[in-house]
Amino acid sequence: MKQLPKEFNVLEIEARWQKKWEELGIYRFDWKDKKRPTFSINTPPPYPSGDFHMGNVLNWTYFDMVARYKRMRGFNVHFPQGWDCHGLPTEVETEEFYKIKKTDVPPDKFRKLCEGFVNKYIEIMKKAIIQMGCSPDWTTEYRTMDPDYWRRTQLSFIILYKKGFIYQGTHPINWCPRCETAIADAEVEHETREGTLHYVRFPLADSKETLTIATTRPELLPACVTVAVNPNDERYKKHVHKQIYVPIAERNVRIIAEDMVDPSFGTGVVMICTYGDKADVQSVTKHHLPVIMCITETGKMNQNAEKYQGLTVAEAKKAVAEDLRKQGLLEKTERLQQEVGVCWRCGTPIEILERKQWFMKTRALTDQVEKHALEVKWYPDYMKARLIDWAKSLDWDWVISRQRVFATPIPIWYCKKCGEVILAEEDWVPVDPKLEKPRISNCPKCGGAEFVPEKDVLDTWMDSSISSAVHAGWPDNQEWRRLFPADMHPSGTDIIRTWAYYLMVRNLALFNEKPYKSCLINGMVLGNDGTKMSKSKGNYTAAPEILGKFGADATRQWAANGGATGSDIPFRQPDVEYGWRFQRKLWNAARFTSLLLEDYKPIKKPRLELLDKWLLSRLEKTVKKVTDAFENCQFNVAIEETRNFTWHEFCDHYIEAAKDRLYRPQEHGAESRKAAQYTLYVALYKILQLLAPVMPHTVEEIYQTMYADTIKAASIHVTSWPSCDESMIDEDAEKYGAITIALISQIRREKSENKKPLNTPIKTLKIYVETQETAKLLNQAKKDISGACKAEKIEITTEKHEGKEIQGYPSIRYAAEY
RNA sequence: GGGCCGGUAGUCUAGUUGGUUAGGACGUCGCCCUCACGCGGCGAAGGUCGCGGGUUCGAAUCCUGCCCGGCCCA
Repeated sequence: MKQLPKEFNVLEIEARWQKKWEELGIYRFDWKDKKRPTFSINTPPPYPSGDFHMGNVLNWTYFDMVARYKRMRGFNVHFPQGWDCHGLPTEVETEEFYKIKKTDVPPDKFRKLCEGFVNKYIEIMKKAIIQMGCSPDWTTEYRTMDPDYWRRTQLSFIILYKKGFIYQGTHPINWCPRCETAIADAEVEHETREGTLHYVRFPLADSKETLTIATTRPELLPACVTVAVNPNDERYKKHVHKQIYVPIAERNVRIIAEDMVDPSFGTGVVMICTYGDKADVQSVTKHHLPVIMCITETGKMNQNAEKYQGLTVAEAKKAVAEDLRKQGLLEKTERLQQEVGVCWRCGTPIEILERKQWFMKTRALTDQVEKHALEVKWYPDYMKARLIDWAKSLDWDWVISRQRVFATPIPIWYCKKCGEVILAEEDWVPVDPKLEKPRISNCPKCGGAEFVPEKDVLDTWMDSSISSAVHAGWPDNQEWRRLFPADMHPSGTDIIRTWAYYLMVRNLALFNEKPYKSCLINGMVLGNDGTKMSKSKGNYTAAPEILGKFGADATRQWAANGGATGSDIPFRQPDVEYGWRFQRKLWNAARFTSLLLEDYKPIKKPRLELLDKWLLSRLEKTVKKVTDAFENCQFNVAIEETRNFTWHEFCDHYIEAAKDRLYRPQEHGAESRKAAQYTLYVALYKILQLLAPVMPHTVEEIYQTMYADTIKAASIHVTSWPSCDESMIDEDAEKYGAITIALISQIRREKSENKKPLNTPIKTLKIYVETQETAKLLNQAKKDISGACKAEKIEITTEKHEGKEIQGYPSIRYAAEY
């Protein structure tokens, strides 16, 4: 056996194996192999932001461990790799960098500028993924901005359209006036901001009385369609159904009773405008109220606001308040902390506008989503509630059109003459209607020969929500069903409501099938202040910094052991350092083994001694526990079991006790040494295998030096996962091995308490036991005890029961003569 | 306000189908240059398991109320 060097250069080792693994191609999926079962991972295509953060590290470590574990379990693992390129952040960055607006240049030119940023960022992030030691099949790499990908997105749109899941409609939608685009519910964030609550007097139509309403949005008075009170509010019951005069708008509206009105907010009288918030939308639907839009797509007042037309919302707010004050209708104002819906990308408060948009009929599938979500295996189980609760809480269908540029074009034209919708045929895609004409000469409805393109594009989630089908090869690869549904869908808790949901609803609509069989959830990474790590909060640690300092294997140990799967994981550098020290310990233990096994040739099992049997029995139990843990995605359990077994049972106890047998065969016999060598050889190999999914580089380096010559596999990562060898489980050996370890510890403790160096020789060590059987079994460990305790002579006797007690074993006593 | 999760030594965390002295790591303190490792070893101190009530022979674990924190959402 080759000897392991003393030097252990983690970063050099990691880089070397990353390169070698790619050359060997050991992570390729094999389409020709029909024997091994397949295991497909729906790898999240990262958004190329240029930042690979600790959250990515956590997420990627999780499913890379699964991929590595499954390969060793004999699966033909499909671990694809793509990039989710389209999106608002890149557009915003492009606009800011080139100091232009998206409309200043032709759409295809703007697209090219965006692609430049994306390609630059992909390179950075790709490096980080490789540096982490992840094992995707790089031959599968794709970018959603490539025509070959958006061809598939467009095809899925066409199929859904034909199946009746897509419709165009005028509905209230969330609108960002800065980005000038519709955004989905999932893209609206909520922040607490300070606003002003205006108390405005509305005169009652049939009397001299006034009612005072409280509103934060007086600029919406022109869009006020009713005034509402709570039906149980005794103060206002008598006014319900009466007419009331709306100032500024200068018209009467009817007062309605509405349960949603909170009598304790303001005066208990509120105005309903189209639209101030989502509650207004609900009231309008429920009470069949008219809709008056008074805000434009750029956040200015329109002609319905009459004299305020052209003002921004903020300007109109001031102007209206001032006019009310002049008319004596503004009773008072007060400051108020309120929740505001803002654009996820730019933080601008959103408006609710009515505009023609494309929708996908998602709510019709909610029952199906729930049914299939319950069939999915969730790690951890309770996370399925997040998907189901979200699906059930949705008020609106999914708005899939966006008024942006850098995204998949909607494959639609309109007949210029009659407005008929012309849907692209399935064999026309990929197609950009802005650049190409439909491949028909006349409108099928009116015969018109001119067409106008749909300029809107698709929501980015329309790209990524077909990922598991695209990964499997849909629609081109005839065998795509082999890999679909994906066996595992990895997801952060934050994107269950988006990615996991959209995948589910979209694939049920497309294929009548769920997109994934299991869902592996990772929590958020928390900074040292206990809140989610983010650059703006100053609790941020960059992943490349940690990877470059401690290496991937240490960082991966942090991710694996940070906490229970699905829970939020605090990032603490000491945890990474602990991982690094463990690697050191393992390296040194392996080095010790390689030095002592220099002359060792693999042999069949020799006659084992008590501690050999003890260690191998403990090893098999560890194999069983770790296997169960990986099967259940309990990575923290898997790594902790293995680390503890390695560090304490293997290193501290077994190696320490077996040293004497290994160093002095002349004293203890050649066979005794062989037994210890055999035990070291077998145990270390299985330890390396158990650690392979978590710390792939370190174990590979040790394997290649010490085991590759005899095991003959190209990499430890293609060896078979150890199965639990029940024949090695030996309860007696475990019991008496534990007693031996306790006795050795007891003597060390005694020496420590008496300030004696640990290597102080003991002239005679007497061990008093109660039965002959115990004496016989403990006798097997005599060599180990004498070596570890430096006892020159050991007597094990049942004759008298005296001496000092061994902690935890009152029936066994000992006396040491120095 | 809603959904979900959590509150265990100075810090982080395991353990919850109820059952011997609540496991581990970091940190702290003391000791040991034992021929793989001082990036190590041996040992020690440190816990009313958020608070109140209940079920039980027995509760960190089950029920209930409250307080606090987190993530996601309204």
